[in-house]
Amino acid sequence: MADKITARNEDYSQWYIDLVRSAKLADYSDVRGCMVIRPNGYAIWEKMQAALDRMFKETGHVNAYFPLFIPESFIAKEAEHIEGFAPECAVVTHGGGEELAEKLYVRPTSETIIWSSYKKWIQSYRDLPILINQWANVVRWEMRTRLFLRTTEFLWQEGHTAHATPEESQEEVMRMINVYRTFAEEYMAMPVIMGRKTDSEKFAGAEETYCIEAMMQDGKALQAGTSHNLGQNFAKAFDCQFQTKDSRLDYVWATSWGVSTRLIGALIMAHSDDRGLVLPPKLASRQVVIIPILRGDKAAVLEQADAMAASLKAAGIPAFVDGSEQNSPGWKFAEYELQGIPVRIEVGPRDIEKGICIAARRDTLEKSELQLGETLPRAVQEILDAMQKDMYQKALLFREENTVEASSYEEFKAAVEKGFVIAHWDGTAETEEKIKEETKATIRVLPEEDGYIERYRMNDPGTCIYSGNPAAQKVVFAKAY
RNA sequence: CGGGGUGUGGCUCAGAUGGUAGAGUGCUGCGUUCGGGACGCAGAGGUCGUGGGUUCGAGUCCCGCCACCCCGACCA
Repeated sequence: MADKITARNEDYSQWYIDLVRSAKLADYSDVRGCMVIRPNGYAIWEKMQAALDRMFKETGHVNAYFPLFIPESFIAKEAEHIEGFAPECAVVTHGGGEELAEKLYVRPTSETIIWSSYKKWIQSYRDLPILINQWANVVRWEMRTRLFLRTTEFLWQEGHTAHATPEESQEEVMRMINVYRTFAEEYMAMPVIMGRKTDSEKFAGAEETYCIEAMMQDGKALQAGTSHNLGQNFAKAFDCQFQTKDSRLDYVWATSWGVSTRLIGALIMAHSDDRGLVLPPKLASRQVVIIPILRGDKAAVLEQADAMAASLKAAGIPAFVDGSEQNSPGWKFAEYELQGIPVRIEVGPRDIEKGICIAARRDTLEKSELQLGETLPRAVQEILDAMQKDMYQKALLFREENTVEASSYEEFKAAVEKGFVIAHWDGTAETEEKIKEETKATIRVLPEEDGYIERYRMNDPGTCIYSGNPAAQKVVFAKAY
């Protein structure tokens, strides 16, 4: 037996680490808090990038690239921003053997360096909007790290847009959080709750932060993407004004939005099981593995396997054959389940005689017989499509089963250990802080989705779960990663 | 930064009262296997984190240092 994965119900976080390492998604590096993203993990990121990049471009954005280094004075320009980020920055003090006149921060996020450029590019409303995205790495000197979920250096994309009116920027903020929501649901097969953050959970320097929150299999919440309405904060900090259509002078309205390699962690924790990774087909770079059972006329079996792979590939289904004789079929079954290949096809002399093959889907482990021949690609595609849908439904059902409405604080404290809790909140930061201190649960999101709001009657007034004061609405509490 | 722990083949670990390093797994070769992580045989692989001390002799005892992990405060 190779690397054994700890069972989820035994030790969830150990399960996660075991899975990441044995599926060869990532490895620890020799640099504290930094990970190596291995080919299996990077392939997932590439699929995510491809889908997101297309969605960004479809919504009118273009890609660009800004420097890794940010002068200290830039970071300091926006008061909340420096307060939020300075303590967790890596700072370069020397270059070329000389001490630098001004320290350079390794970007923790790029608002400041980007706005220093935008100020040069924007004079008139005719220069707006600017809709730029960049794919980059950033560094945040976190105290504690976890593979994919929180590492010192991580990969992400950050969109930074500039607009002439607050209406337009708010529209952009919502457009992008909805792009993330669509991506999470349709590609990651991961249900999310879209909504606003409370003031204390907002991005440093934002007027309003919108997010998508997902539930992991241990009932904890994971913030999977954010979209910020920055108001005129950064434009004011960088003195970025423009002439409006009616010849007034105004500061530019800004947004920023991003998702990171953390999404890979989310994907793992949302779907995978004790055997290993479970990947939604749309994010699998290899969707089908064909395992020939090599006995009898080996050459004939291999030939059949190769022909099947060719027909699947011709139909646009990425398939490959593992015909190596080093490992037994049983070993291969286990290995590709560990790696999360969505569909496994077994084909041996017995099957060829009957004109069939055996297909096993990764999420349910169900096996079915498929006819060999020209109908095969369609049959496989049906399995892949069903899997993509079923994984979403399963995750949604799980979230619903682990969401409770609490009407007393006692009930709240018990429920928040297991999942999401919907409860009335009086709207004060004090209450939020007290609850966090006492239970470690935070307000994850003030939902903005009609379906979710109706389902849990989020806007019904009531009394605060903690203070007993009048509460205008309910919010979603959970412990979070 | 506080509290706890660990450093021994690639990995996981064992080495009792000090006597000159071992297992499982992985790796290499050959053969038999192959429908749920097969087996036999033969092999390669270790300055025991690091610096000092005690001793005839240190993986083991003493002191310093370093690194990493876990729990808390920070966070996508």
